[in-house]
Amino acid sequence: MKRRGGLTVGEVAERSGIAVSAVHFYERKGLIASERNDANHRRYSPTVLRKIAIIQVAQRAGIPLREIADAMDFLPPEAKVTVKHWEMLSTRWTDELDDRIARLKRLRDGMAGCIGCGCLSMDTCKLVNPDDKIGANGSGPRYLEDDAPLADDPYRT
Amino acid sequence: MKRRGGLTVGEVAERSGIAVSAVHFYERKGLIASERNDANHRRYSPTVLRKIAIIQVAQRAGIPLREIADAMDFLPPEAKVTVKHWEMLSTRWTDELDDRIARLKRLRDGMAGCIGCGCLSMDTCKLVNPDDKIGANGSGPRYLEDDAPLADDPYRT
DNA sequence: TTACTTCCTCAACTTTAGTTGAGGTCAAGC
DNA sequence: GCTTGACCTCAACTAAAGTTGAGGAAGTAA
Repeated sequence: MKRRGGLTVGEVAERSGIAVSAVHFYERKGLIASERNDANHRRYSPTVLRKIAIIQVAQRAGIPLREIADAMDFLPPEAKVTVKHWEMLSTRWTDELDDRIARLKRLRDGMAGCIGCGCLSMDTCKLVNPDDKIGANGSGPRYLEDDAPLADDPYRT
Repeated sequence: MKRRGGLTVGEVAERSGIAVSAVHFYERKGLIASERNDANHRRYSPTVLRKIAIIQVAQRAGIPLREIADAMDFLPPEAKVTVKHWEMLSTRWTDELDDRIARLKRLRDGMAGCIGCGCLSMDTCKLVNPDDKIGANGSGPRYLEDDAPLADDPYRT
């Protein structure tokens, strides 16, 4: 019952470098699909290898499986994944990636800039409370009564 | 029973912007410490705010709590966290951060470079199989029988 | 005195990304 | 005819980082 009708899970696992259980898992999550043979064994189209490669790249970019699934929903279930498809996915994800990189860079620079300072003020420290945080949500305490830098007053963080 | 003897959990939570349950959680995990008053209520030294700020920054850098705890183990439990301490932690974490940034950048460049290619070969694609992967582990299948780029052969991923 | 609020503990639940194990089927090799 | 290996399903477990809820104590306000 080996060949005829596509790749077995074992083959897919070995070729793609992931565990059989992970292949099952991706299928449950709708990221990949298979047919069944007479023995109820999964048979995968070779396309699945390309899809798993895409999943792995996206995961390394920090995209959660749920989003990867959404993004990949328009990929053909059986037919070859084309360069066109990959182009759409990868441009989408490079943007995401650029964001993550930019955020980490700001954090790194903030850390470097704060090394000598060490104020870590909840209110005034750029590092602790980056631009995207203050004023970003509408309600709740804002600790704005006094925004003079108080690097050495422990009571103001 | 309000003042006298340090900050209450509620105050710590509000000042630091995290939930009371998270303060409890950090304490269970050994990241912060408290004393108890007569009513068995937690009382925190103001230092705890600085520590929570550090925890949050480290988390944004992608450091898991377990490692943050390890790194912070040498911080004084009560006394003020000094600029010196912060210097040690932040230089340690900026290195980590630099690594993460570098990894993401390689991935981003790989993606950009692979947009027109779309080979995604498990064997030959720099994107799917970055330098740090091939030859990195000693045993198991390596798929090296034929390493010519086969961008259009679906059977080779 | 009653109600409200904050606090306490401990257990259970949540999400993400899987892994592990039990119990069972099926074809091949000796 | 039995064992081995690959496969099947389903349930339970893991780790991280918390959140939610039950059941109870203690201090404050009307």
